[in-house]
Amino acid sequence: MALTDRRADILARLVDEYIDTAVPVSSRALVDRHRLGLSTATIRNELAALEQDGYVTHPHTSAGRVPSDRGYRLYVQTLMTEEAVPQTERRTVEHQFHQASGGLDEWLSLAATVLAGWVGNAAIVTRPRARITRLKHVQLVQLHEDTALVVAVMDDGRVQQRILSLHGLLTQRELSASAERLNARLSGRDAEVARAVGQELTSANDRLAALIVAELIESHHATEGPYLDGVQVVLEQPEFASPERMLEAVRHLVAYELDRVVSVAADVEPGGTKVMIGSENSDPWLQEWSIVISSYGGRGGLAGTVAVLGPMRMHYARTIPRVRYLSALIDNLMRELVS
Amino acid sequence: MALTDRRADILARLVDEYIDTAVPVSSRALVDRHRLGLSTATIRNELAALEQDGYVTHPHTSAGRVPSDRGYRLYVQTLMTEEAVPQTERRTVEHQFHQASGGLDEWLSLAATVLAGWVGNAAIVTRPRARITRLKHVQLVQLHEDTALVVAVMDDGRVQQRILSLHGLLTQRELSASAERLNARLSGRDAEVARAVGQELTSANDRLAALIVAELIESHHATEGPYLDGVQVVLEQPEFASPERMLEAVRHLVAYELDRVVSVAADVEPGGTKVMIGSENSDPWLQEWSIVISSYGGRGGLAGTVAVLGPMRMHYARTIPRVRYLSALIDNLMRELVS
DNA sequence: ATTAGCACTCTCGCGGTGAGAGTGCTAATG
DNA sequence: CATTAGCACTCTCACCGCGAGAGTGCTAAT
Repeated sequence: MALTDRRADILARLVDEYIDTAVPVSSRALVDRHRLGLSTATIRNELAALEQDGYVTHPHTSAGRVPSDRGYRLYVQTLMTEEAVPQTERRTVEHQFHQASGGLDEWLSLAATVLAGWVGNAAIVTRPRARITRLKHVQLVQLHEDTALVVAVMDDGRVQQRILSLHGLLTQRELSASAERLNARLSGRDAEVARAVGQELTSANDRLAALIVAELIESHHATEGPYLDGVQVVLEQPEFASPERMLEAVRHLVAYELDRVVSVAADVEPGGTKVMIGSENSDPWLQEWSIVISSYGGRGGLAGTVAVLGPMRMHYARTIPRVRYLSALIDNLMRELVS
Repeated sequence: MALTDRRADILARLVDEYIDTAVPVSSRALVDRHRLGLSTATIRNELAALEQDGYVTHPHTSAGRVPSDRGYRLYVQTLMTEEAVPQTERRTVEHQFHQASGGLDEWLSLAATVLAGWVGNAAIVTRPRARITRLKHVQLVQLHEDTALVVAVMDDGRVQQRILSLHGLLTQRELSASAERLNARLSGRDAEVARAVGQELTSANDRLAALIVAELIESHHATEGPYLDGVQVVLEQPEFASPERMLEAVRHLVAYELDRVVSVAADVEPGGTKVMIGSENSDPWLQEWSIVISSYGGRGGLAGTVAVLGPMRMHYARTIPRVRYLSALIDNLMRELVS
């Protein structure tokens, strides 16, 4: 059956309505709340057709219609009209970002919080992850007589540290000299090179420190999970009304699987957004979730993602532009940060 | 009515049983599963007496008994026998801690995870918070032509960083020299001194950097919330079976109120534990929760806490020694770290 | 002091039931 | 020929009543 304009229009209204109310949409609701110049009977015919084409479903005989994955997909692709992020909200957020002086980490955390608050779903923001990280600078700081802290600054402006047990007693002056030597040879290098260089160093302390630096560069990716906010608000959605559903959702959200979730952003070009709806997700537990995801950075090999995770019944028209906006905002801020 | 030995014994069994099964304990269950040489009728009399004294309650007429706050209190204080942490588990954990080379932050996160897994409740571990933090070392790392990263190492071995916009273009060599000067004047100083010193510096960049260092020292306390783990496991407890309860619990656990929660550890001496049961908590939302809390560090002014948060029906005999153990473990590790 | 026995109370799960919502179909309508 | 009024039919859901079961409290016997 062909998808006539009228039918598409009805589908659009239906999805809007369902997103809004979370209640299966009846023909009555459609004529009452959206001024279609048609009777419920006509709508019912059209709905039946939409159902045949797989855009909507029926929980049971005497219930209204609910969009299917396919229905949402069409809606997102062509039916909805995106809601621009209001100027006032942009201003507020940009102000907040400029207040936040803590650097990248604070921005990302803030982005997750803002996003979750805006869209009423869970927001995930990952740190930028370079395909290959390089060392920018290393410093050795004395802690104890025989221990020092290796502080490594990476080329993405983030910092890693680890404790080093020294061979013999050294002063801070000696440590600084050692750091100087290391910087000369390791600055701008990646983990592999750092390891190789480290192995040929003769001074025991220099060698140890270099190897630790190599490890720090390597483990840089893995450090700490992404920023997550909005768990408490997404759980208020009616789809999690039963304890089992809610518990399952919490489990997946707090377990550290989120990195996998956002990995679908691999092929999203910066400035673009990707939407994964229900069965379009490969993870089994995501079959009834949708993800709106965007990436920032990327050109220089530093890519991070901004995503919203929620039930399929999600306010896409509001969510998509906001994800895109925040992603672009971080992108700009980051550009100032990376040399 | 006097609390005879027998009555205390029965109370102890009852609490054990209830903690185990989460079901109101009947006189029948008590004689069947704990070899008391008494009939159910006798037990019933004793239970009635315990109820009169306020140690147990009755959900309704024909239900078994449930310990009251007061009952739990007596149980914790005098009735239970603590379960030592098995040697094997200690070994495993200590091994894990030695593997974890990422320093303090990684230890704390690990401690929360281990603890939550051990006791089946939420675990909270806060970072050590000095009454007064001092700078150990500062380093300036060039990012851009006109921006640098200020990296400050504090005396507790943690690192803070912030971006600095430079006045004029500087080389890394010049930045290092600047850092050298700053170290000479700021190392070992607290925020107030750093600010005062900063203000009298003549070089614009040095002054800016010093002021940022001062702010970093100050804001050091506030950075990031405590480590939390076990949310998903505590929610499996039957007390959270209803969606409302569960949602409320999630809200409080993910909201950043946990710092307030652990503030009750203020007067716990290191090596000791404190238990707060139900109404003993001042926060209204904690009226049906218990907290087992311990602190580490503290002598040198660096104090952090290790805590377990769960429903009142908590396995105290197992939880208390484990909280104490992990707290002591961190205490030891930290002592190696702080000069 | 302990215990057997028994009446009494309260919960909980179950099946039945009726109102309400919504559909699908048919026949009438413009 | 598309639209619509009308109506029978279906399914859910909240409510009610009820009986089984669990557990107590009390009394009288040991």
